[in-house]
Amino acid sequence: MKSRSTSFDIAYRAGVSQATVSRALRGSPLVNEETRRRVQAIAKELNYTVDKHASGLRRQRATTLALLLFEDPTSDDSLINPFFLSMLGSITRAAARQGYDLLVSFQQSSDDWHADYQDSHKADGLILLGYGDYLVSRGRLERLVEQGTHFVRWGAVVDGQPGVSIGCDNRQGGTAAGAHLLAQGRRRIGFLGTASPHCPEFFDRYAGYCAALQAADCAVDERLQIDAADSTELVGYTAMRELLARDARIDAVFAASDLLAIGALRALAEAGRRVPDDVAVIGFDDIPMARLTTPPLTTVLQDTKRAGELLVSTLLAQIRGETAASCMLPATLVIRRSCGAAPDADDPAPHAAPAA
Amino acid sequence: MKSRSTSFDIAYRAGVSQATVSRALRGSPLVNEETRRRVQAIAKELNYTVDKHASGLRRQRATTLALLLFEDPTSDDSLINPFFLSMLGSITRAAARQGYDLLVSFQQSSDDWHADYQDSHKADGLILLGYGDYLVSRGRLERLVEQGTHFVRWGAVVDGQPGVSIGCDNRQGGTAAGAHLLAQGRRRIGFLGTASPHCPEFFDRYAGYCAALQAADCAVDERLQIDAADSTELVGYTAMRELLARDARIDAVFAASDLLAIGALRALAEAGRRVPDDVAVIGFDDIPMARLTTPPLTTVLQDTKRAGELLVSTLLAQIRGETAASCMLPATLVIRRSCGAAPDADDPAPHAAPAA
DNA sequence: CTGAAAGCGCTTACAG
DNA sequence: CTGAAAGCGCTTACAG
Repeated sequence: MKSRSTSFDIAYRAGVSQATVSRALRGSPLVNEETRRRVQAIAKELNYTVDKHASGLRRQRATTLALLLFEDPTSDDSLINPFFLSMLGSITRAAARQGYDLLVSFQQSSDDWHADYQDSHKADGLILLGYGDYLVSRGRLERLVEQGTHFVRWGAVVDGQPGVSIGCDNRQGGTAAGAHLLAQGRRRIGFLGTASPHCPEFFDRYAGYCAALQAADCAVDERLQIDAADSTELVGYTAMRELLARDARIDAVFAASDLLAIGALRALAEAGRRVPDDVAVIGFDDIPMARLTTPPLTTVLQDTKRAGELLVSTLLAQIRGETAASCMLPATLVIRRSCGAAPDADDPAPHAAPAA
Repeated sequence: MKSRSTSFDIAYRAGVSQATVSRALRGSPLVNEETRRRVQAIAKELNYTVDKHASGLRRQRATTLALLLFEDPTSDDSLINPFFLSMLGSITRAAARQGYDLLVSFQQSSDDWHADYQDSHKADGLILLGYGDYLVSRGRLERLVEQGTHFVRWGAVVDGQPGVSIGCDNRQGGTAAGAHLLAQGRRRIGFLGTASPHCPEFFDRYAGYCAALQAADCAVDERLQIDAADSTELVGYTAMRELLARDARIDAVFAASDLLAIGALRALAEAGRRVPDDVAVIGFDDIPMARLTTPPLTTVLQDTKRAGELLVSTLLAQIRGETAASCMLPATLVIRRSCGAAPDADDPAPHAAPAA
């Protein structure tokens, strides 16, 4: 284990000054091509890498992004919503492509998460991920803006909200789900998910669902909306039981997330309701598990790959001092068997193969 | 957005030298209690945080760990094995508890992942996660050892392997699964998973399964072992079809991972075999999805919480210069319905509730 | 195109 | 218990 080499070692071997080594390696145009090549060759030979601390201290930037993932305090450690995990993969890759490292941290909503990643130069900016009560977190977001912290948030794009948000078009997704159920001839369609400013994402999905019903001259029955703020299977199960208790003649359910829908499927099976024959079910997110339920779950896909790229590029723009704007991504209905329509042939073969 | 304050600002306000501020904040015993309190109060008031680059440069350490997650090149972006995601959560939390930041990076096996996190002071050590051909990655591990890189790997604990590994007792887990199937009266028990030094984890699980059969005077039929190196639902589906083709009288299957088992369940359903009546199924890992399959999947649990803690504490010991040893965690059979035995009452209620 | 020099913000021997 | 000073390894005006 030999000690690491510095830019002085390279300079000595290349017969140039240390400053020239630095320039050559950072790609400065002020350097002679032949000199640059020589320096690069020696650097490679010595396995040299720029010291992140020295470079960061001098340049006053970390070339690192921090991803803060908020967990439901209710869910146990291992039950992170798979949707966020898919986002995490996409964000990591997008950051890496831009030459940024990614620091990951799981937070409780109660934590002091305005904690200064940026002031301590741990990261140049923050990506915020995770549901939680919007009205509670809003104050924190405002504080971040005041402090001049660079951040982007995944979530509902709400008018007048502090900072920049990237989200999918929840309203449009909700409309697509509602319209599709109506097209299957369903009329008594329940909604599982809290519909209030506390959960703006779910609220928008609900608004879209209402719009679809109204467009079809189908009255919205508020009693068919069941509160469910946390995206867990158990909450979905409980909400579905409540819905059945309120109205046994329900013929469809739109759940505000796949995890909720999976819980609903279990409650329906227990109640002896066949899916989709008796009750059609649609979820939201398109987590990998959605293909594996019985029957496979029709759902609204959020494009996590594009979402991750957009979160990262928006944050980097902000860090560069450009003005970054909030933005919505389209949501796409993915038809499987749980809604009673013929599955789309586009669904990848291995998973779409009939399960029975 | 005011500029961040430095230790000099604090020193000035506290009427002490900058050196004293540094000592007070780092908890040096050389500092007067009253002085320390004053300094701390001012630091808090000014929202001061130590600059990570300056501190890291001076101390020659990053107080950061890097998690390298290797993906199956075959699986698409969003289909990261949920087992690893659960590990990720546990590792992040364990690192945070020890005051370390965690850098996360997804790697292709083909990448240059010996890339110098440590030399560049991005991280003080590496945690390696992910299946892959062990014989291929072995060379890389040896290189890491030569370079004096601090690292811990999650995986099989193999004699004479380079570096330190933490894993679960795969052999014992395999034995538990095999013995349990035998206790249910099953005799023609297939195994899905590559059984070779290329996949030491699966190999150990297979060895445990063989040991259980032999202990029950049940001959091991090599034709009932089907290769499956990547943990994906599709690979499990294909392997199960192959197994049925080889021997239609199979009455049980032990799959080397839950994802493989889930694919096997689908192949069995398609073939008209009832689970567990005709064929009992056991998986390995206990991913969250295992509770939600039809029927719920009996599996061998790997304790990801303890695993994460152990990975982090072992790596930190190594960084401190202590000699760290490889170590195995126990594996626990979790009985659900797919194996044909009465489910354990200990399984958390919401998920254990009868699904039909 | 290149070099000498300052300085980023800390930590820690060294001296008192 | 405290302070003055050196130095971690870079980047970048400044001067040539």
